[in-house]
Amino acid sequence: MATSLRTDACGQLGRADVGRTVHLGGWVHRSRDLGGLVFIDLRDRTGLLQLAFGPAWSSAEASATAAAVGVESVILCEGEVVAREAERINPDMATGDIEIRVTSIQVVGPAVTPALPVARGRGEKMAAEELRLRHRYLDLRRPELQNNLVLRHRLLQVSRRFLSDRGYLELETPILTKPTPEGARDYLVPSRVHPGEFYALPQSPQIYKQLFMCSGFDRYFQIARCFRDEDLRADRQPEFTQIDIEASFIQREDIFTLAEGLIGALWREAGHEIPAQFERMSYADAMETYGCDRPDLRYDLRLRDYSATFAKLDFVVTKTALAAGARVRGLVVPGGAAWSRKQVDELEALAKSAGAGGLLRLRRADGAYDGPLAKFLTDETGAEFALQDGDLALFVAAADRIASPALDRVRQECAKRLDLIDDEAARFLWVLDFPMFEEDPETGALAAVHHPFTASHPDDMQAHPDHPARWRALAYDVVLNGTELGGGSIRTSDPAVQSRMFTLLGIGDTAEQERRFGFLLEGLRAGAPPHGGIAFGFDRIAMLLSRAPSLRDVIAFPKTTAARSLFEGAPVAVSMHDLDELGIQVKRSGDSA
RNA sequence: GGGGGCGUAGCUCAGUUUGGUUAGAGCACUCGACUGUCACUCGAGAGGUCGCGGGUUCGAGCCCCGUCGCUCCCGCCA
Repeated sequence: MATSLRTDACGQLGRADVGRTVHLGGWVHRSRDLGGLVFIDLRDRTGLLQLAFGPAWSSAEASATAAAVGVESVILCEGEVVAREAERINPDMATGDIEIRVTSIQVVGPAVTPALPVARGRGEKMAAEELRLRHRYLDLRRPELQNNLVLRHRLLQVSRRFLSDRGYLELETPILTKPTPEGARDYLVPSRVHPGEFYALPQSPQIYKQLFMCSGFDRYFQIARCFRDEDLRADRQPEFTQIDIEASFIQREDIFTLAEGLIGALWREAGHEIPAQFERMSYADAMETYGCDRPDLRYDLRLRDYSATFAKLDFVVTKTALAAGARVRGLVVPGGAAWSRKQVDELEALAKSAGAGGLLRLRRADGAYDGPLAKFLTDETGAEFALQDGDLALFVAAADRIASPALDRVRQECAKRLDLIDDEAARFLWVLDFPMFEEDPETGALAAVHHPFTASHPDDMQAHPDHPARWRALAYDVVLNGTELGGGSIRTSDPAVQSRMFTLLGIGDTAEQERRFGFLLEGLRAGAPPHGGIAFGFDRIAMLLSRAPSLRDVIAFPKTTAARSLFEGAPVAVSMHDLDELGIQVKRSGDSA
């Protein structure tokens, strides 16, 4: 870290340096003026270091400058590294056993009073996020965010080295691309040369990486910036980074091995050893047992089908539902019988917000059943629920597409309440065999669950050639503790099959297919190897590994939930002149479409 | 597009329940004192469009309507 202006970085000095004369530069983190003595905690990205000013070694001018300098100002100084006497050691500071006896100091970057504090007292809350984003240059000085971005850097380097070492080429793809008709909304960029025509920013480099395979670059990766114009969340930004990977002459297992190795390397870089191979579960099992395609395996609370038992009960609600072809599924919550009526009502509200009509409850306490079902139970049917004393059973009688998400939410909330989640556990999971298509319950129209370039399971296509809704996709997701880290698939490399996929998705017109996806179909027709790949949400991985509560804490300049950048103020209105040149007319707000 | 939370000094917050004199505290800031502090301590001071607009009222930080911003969630995110 030595330069012509400094010999050392603050956090890298230690007892071994005692006696050395050093030149330092950094920010005034805090200062303490005791009259005759002045102390400054000097900060740079490597850490904090105490500067000491006293009449025995500093000039009166230096002490006066130190006493007057404001926090967050940048100073240069010269002094001697001194060991602190035993009773003056600060055990809470990494460099707390030394200090610098400063002989000269220069304020090179005086700072106005900071708009928000960088140095916080113990227990002092952070400034509001709005202010942190508006004054991001200050917020980024906080050691927490500095550490997050340093870890992010290390994870990027590990990714590049891991993939490069295995023959993967880092290849770039365009940022100005073609709008895609499906999927998320595109960010559009007007063309000046062709008024009325638009580029789109890429949602992912999907088609380009497949064309790389057609061109013979059989192992590709990219740390790719992607853009989606959808509403934000704590774990969703409009502009984000993927580790994008594609390879040729491979099958699913090859991708699994590579991905497990890469994730292992990333977790190791952050100090965690993880299993060499991840657990596996089919999509169907995940939905049946957890009601969710990215189950959190750190706790049990599995869902079960209780339809057979309910069929024996003369209970109107469930009888009607069963007669209509629905199922009754539910879960048993050990200890849940102790919850109050209100607490269980809150669970029901969760289930309802997910679309369920209600949440049926059965309690067993002091050897007796309690709840609307209780009077319908016989010894035999009661036993089938297998409730222990203190258990609460919760059921939803509905079609799977309603019951699964509702029970998923109830299950998650129960785990939180019962404190069943081990924060230190890491349950990595491959979810396999996603369905190829999703059927609109009203229109029957098919939509791709993964994306239209995913290959279908060949057995399914053969067994049910006329029922594409029953085809499984050769798609896979990596899930950690209920969070999706990434996903991918084996792609369709046969242009005729790809064309049929478009037809199934409602793009039947050949001319239309060529217009939208011609460049991919041409690539496939020119000789395509079997290929597939995967993409990881890099920001989310960085967030998990730095234990940050929000994606915004691992992105240097993030957007707000309204997709605004508070620091530079984007987006902004542009001048009429610029719009004219682009051939664009803006509707005033309130104009109807 | 929908629902919840928040918005008072540079920062973090109290005050809003039940409208009533001059809107408070801690930190930061300014000035002063202090030779071993490390969240230094002590004394003094300055600092306010109570997000913004409108309404009700003799009187609004507080009640009502609207609006803006941040945030969490649902929808959305092939």
